[in-house]
Amino acid sequence: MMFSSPAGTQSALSMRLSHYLPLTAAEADALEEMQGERRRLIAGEVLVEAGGPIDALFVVQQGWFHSSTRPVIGGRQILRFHYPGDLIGTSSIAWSRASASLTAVSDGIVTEVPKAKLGRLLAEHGRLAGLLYAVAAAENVALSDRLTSIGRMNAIQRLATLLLDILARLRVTAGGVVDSFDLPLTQTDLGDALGLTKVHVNRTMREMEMRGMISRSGRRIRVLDEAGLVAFTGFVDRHAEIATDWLPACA
Amino acid sequence: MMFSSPAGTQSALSMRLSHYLPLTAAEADALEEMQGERRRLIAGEVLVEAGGPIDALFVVQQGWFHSSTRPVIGGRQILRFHYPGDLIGTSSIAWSRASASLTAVSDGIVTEVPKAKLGRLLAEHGRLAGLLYAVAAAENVALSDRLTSIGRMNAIQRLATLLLDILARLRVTAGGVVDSFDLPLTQTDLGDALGLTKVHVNRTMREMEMRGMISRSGRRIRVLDEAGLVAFTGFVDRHAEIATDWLPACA
DNA sequence: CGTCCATTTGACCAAGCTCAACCGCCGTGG
DNA sequence: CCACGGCGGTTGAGCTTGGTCAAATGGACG
Repeated sequence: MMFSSPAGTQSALSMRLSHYLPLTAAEADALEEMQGERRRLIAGEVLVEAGGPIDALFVVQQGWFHSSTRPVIGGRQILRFHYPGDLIGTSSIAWSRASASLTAVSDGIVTEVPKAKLGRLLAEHGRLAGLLYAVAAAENVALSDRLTSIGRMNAIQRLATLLLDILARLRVTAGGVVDSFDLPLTQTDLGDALGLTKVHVNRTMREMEMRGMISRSGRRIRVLDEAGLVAFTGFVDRHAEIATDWLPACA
Repeated sequence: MMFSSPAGTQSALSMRLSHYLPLTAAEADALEEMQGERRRLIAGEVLVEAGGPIDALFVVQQGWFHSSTRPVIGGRQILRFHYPGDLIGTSSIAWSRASASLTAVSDGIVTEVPKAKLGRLLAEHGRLAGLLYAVAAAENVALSDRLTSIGRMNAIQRLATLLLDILARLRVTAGGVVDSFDLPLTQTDLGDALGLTKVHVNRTMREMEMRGMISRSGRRIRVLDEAGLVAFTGFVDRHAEIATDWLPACA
């Protein structure tokens, strides 16, 4: 059996999953078949509005996205950043209204996955069900890490943790050793992700620069002393891989 | 269609899942078969240590548990509370080391679920795979809510949100209308869950009492103005139910 | 060239933390 | 049966981190 779609249009989801576990042709086909049209978004565009009705998920094909909520008091909390290959909007699985907004951070492309099609995929492809369950579990841990960061760390550690996390995630797709990247986020975004104000994010970045932890030029951030930052924050890279040994063999 | 196991020994997991969706006998059987011996824990006992090796999950049968991490700086972050019917230790699915500690808050009972058995269950019971995936998605949203609470709310709102959440969760199993409960948590625990110190938790509780939001006697907490607190915090009850309409029909 | 938005900086403020002491309850051992 | 010790809760005084408000700078783009 062969992939039904040419390599150029293969979805980022199957690429990501096959990074964890070689997929059979049938599995890859099913993943492709599940996804609808590509939809293009420009930076800042809102894909899903929190509280609004929703009956589909999305796969990020290109670009960065984030999910966020708006607490009653005002302000915003950014919950997670999403990268190519991520399955997003999963709250629509459990409810018919979105629990968070999905916004494009940079220009991006997504494909839509109707809930029912995901249900069928999970039912018909046992190994994929396990793999997707593992990915959901990993997402849980990512949120837990963020929670620990915001709940118990000071501003510098929070920012350092986030930068290390972005770095780790970029390495998954970049392959080689990366120690710098273009950050498509404003300082307001960073603050909303870290539970800080943009003013304090600014001061914190400058202090990190002052202390020789990072250097900046424009949007580009370079992490100068990664080992030091890891020790300083207790950062654990969760992106490198996930266990698949417990999955049953191919059906 | 009948359940194969007598009600007395039926696991809390199948009871919880069948609350969302009536299970077939085969599904209920598979859930029971997956679980090992019951294990009894006393309040404060640690079931799983963060960082330690782990190759199984657990189902809470009785009592409250929590998962927590220890940031480098010291202190502790309680990530979630777990109640009967919850599948816990799910980080073991994605990695072979625990990302958080699991501790019994009150005396409790758990059953063990080997990873491989969960893998088989997901592969062989498509509808359960979908349902468990939905539960994992719901857990994600619960963590997101907590993140928003800690990231963007003040002490009173954080505490109020937690109390409302406990109330909502207790109602799932209690059935009737509950407006008070015995809190098995110390103020230190509350602080670790909310990203506050125990001292400030104390002051915050007393202020809530002063303002007529709650009343306390010993461990018992009564929520006096639930509607007011809901409006004040923007609390959304995620426990009431989850959508199952998208699941395929019985195999 | 002007407008908009992100960044930067300063002065001041306050929510929550730290440190420290004290109280009250309960279980335990003499 | 009572003294002791420990833990959880309560309270006070002073401090720190990060927030608020406000204004200036600077780059990108029409």
